[in-house]
Amino acid sequence: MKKSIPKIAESEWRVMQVLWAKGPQTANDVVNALSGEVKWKSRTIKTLISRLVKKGAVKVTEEGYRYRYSTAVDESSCVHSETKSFIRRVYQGAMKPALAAFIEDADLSDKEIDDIQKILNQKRKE
Amino acid sequence: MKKSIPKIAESEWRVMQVLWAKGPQTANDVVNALSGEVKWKSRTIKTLISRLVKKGAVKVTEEGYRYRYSTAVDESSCVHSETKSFIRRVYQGAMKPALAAFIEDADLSDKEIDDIQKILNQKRKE
DNA sequence: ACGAGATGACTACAATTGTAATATTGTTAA
DNA sequence: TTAACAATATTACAATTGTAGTCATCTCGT
Repeated sequence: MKKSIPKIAESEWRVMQVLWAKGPQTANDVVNALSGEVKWKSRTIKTLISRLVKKGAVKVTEEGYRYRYSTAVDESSCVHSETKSFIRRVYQGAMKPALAAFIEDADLSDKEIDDIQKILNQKRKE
Repeated sequence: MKKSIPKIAESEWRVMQVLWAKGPQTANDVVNALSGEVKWKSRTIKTLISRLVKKGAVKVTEEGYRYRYSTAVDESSCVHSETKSFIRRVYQGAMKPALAAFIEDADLSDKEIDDIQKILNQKRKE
């Protein structure tokens, strides 16, 4: 039984990505990881973390007098769920037109195109 | 010079889609088109239309004592802009992984796969 | 043992969104 | 011409989001 994926807001995604990428860490680690990338005050990032905790997307472990944060939901599930909702919203659920539009739009190297062709062939064989 | 695309919220997309699909129409036409699909009160739909007008996504023409609404922004530009922001948010801008994930996930017929292969080949030749 | 600094908790506040209700005004059928 | 109705305009209100500030507390160096 899959746990339900909480809705993650735009800015919260940045935080989740740091946590997914680098495993459990303190609020400050997250702040550092994001500094340079975004212009948020550290307070803002702390707020985002708290909200994610409240939503159940992030869990905390006490460690001495500070907390260590880690994700409580799986990256691929979140990506998956966001993707589905995006396709439903913008393409009314029609996968193929969505893909076609993406590809038209994408700036892909020949090698990337090869890779994708391979994935497609794989798909066909099933 | 492209006009900037206003940010369209989830529910507003439904309204825009009706307007794109069926051209200029009255508020009531939109309500009818959406009834059955969504459970919103007609008031709600009117509100959504007004907001879209305020955002500049929809324009009005007076017609007698009522209005006729039509889109002021192009569907493909909106789709495009949403798609870009989605990929940035969820895939950190990396198109290829995004495509790969989409394809893994999609339920495509062999014919659809063919079509996409063709698009890819096209892309390669450029 | 105590004060400075780090950390987390609580609070703030406007904009956007979802979801409408009420008020006003124009139209038209009788 | 007036009452009923239809259409738009104005207002409502809570949840979420972006973006922090302030308050309380814990810890660690001196």
